[in-house]
Amino acid sequence: MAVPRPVEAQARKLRAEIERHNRQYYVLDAPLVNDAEYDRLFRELQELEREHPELVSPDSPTQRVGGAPLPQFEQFAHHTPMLSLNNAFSADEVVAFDKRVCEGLKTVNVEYLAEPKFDGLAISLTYEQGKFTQGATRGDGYTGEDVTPNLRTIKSIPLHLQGAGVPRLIEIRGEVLMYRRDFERMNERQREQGEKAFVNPRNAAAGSLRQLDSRITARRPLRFFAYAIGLVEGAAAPATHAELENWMEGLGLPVCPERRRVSGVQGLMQFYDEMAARREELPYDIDGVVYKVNSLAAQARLGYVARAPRFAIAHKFPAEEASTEVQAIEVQVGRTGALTPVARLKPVFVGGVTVTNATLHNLDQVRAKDVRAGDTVIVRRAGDVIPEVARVLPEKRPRGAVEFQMPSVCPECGSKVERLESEAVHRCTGGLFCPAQRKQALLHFASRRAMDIEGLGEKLVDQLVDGGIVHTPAGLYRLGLAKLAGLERMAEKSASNVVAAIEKSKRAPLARFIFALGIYHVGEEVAKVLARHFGSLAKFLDADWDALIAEKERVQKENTRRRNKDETLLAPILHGVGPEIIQSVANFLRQPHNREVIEQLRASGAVSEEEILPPGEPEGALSGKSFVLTGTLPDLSRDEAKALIEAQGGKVVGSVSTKTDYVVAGAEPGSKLARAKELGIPVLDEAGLLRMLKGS
DNA sequence: GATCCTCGAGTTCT
DNA sequence: CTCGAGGATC
Repeated sequence: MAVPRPVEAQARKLRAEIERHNRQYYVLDAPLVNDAEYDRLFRELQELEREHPELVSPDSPTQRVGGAPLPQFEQFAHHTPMLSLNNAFSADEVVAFDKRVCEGLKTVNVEYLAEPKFDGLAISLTYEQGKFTQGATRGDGYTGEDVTPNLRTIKSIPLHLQGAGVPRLIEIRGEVLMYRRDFERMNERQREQGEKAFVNPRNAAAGSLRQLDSRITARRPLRFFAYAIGLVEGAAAPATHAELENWMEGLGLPVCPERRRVSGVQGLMQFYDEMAARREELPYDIDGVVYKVNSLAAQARLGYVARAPRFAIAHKFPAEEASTEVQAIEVQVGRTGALTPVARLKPVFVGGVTVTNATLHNLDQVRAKDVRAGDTVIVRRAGDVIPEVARVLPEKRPRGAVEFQMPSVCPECGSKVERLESEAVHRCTGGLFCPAQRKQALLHFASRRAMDIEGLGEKLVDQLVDGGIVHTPAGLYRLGLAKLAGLERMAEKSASNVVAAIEKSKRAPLARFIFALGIYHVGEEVAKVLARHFGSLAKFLDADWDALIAEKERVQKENTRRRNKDETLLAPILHGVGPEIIQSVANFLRQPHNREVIEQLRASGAVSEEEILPPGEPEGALSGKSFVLTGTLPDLSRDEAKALIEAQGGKVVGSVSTKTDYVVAGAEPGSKLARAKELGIPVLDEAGLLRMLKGS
């Protein structure tokens, strides 16, 4: 580098100063200088960097304005999963939580750290040698999206950690959100410029963070609060969560000032009540409060259940409610012909969105709540997502409001409607004659988890079915550009995309194909079991279903006998698939029409004809491997561990022999562990087992 | 026969 | 997410 030293030093000094002011302003809410002075410093740095472009580094404050758009986000695998919290909706559930914690720790009056639960987006920030290097969204908890350029534009996220004791590597977890007042100002601006306004701060924050063009993100008033760490190296972690948050604050990260240490259920409830009362005066939206066991050692001891920590819980505020009018009760027809009554509502803003529809599930539900067209009802968003009619306000019922009746013929096709004795739902008997069912069947066939045909959405399916262009899934494979031409929103480009997507979906694995057929009772899981059992489409089609039911019963009886005697069990046939489901599949395959469609699909190469495995052998990375479990595993029950192993074709047996491949040992293992060591059989702990299951 | 668990189906809005 | 049905288990 031929840069003269003084210039470099000058740039460094300016950056440090600007960052300090950023922190004073955005993190501590206590600016030291006025805006004009800040702007002056900023421009000076910009000037300097323009003259010496080689000085520009991604961690310069000037780079917070964003950079060139990305083609797409990269995937980001979290080092440790970003789990979600269990929810409590009532005081009872909080009491139960505290009780579990006390029992787990064998103590009373546990100390917790309580803080508001932000209604924003969870993200993770990685700092190496104190420098912000990478940030990602939570995603599904295991894999998120790398949104580093966007996060760089958020001024309350420090580009450098400060102070003594900056760790070599640290992963900070927290929430990106928008203050209400910033949100309103931004929306006003958007509207003035004729752009679309966001519906609530949360959506605005989410939309802003997922911009591929970080220059747009830079113009959105996003904020950040840190509340946990995922990983730290090269520094001693504190002993409590409260100290951890203080530490993060010391490193220059914004941490919520409303956090507080409290003790016992009483302390928790007091904090909850206080936050509920102060909710409106906080600058940001919260949807509840979070309680975490304060001692980190105790947190570690409590561990995790399935997908959530046992040491923390989110205590949610009651779902927001609003009253509105039921304009009508209409009936929708689903894929299986199920008739679902839906309340069409006068649009009402509740829980951050405008709600216009709410499902009423079935006739029993309508009767139980006694909802009628014209009624005024209380609406809320159950679990903060799906709107539901909570109750009717009877005093507001208009005179002459009539009870809802399920139609006796299908509103879509006029076929007779039936309700089976054993079921709560009414069904249209029209089958694929009913256009609604045909449309749903096609949408299901094309859906992501089935054949995954991109671009085949509702609009297109409506046109294809209404126009008589496609009648069955097989028809999709005969679609050419010619047939698509002339449809709405189907110019050449879209049309060729659809044709390409259909081509791409061909040779689908058997399980997906069976699922795609949309056989009643056959979802993703059952489809997998069937595919694994038969191994090929030909065998699936030729199956002797009566014999299968008989064989299944025989194995079950035999296993009942053996269980009583504590003998090794036979491998169950079609685990999770009982007589009802088998009957349903057999019925489906008996219909000549269905056979015909399947043959046509076969002919167009929709499904892979490859044999999955040699007959009788279960599929999976662990197939042929045998496992023995001993002792108590920290998180998995015996059955869970067994299921996980079997899911990948492994076998769990009772005793260790030379034929055993692995022994999985937990706490207080029995003699089996000793025997395993004797025979030199590899021993895994739970983590090792999970790694093996995941890695394969 | 009772009970627990898992899976399937339907649903909302952006 | 929630409800209901089917399956496994005791």
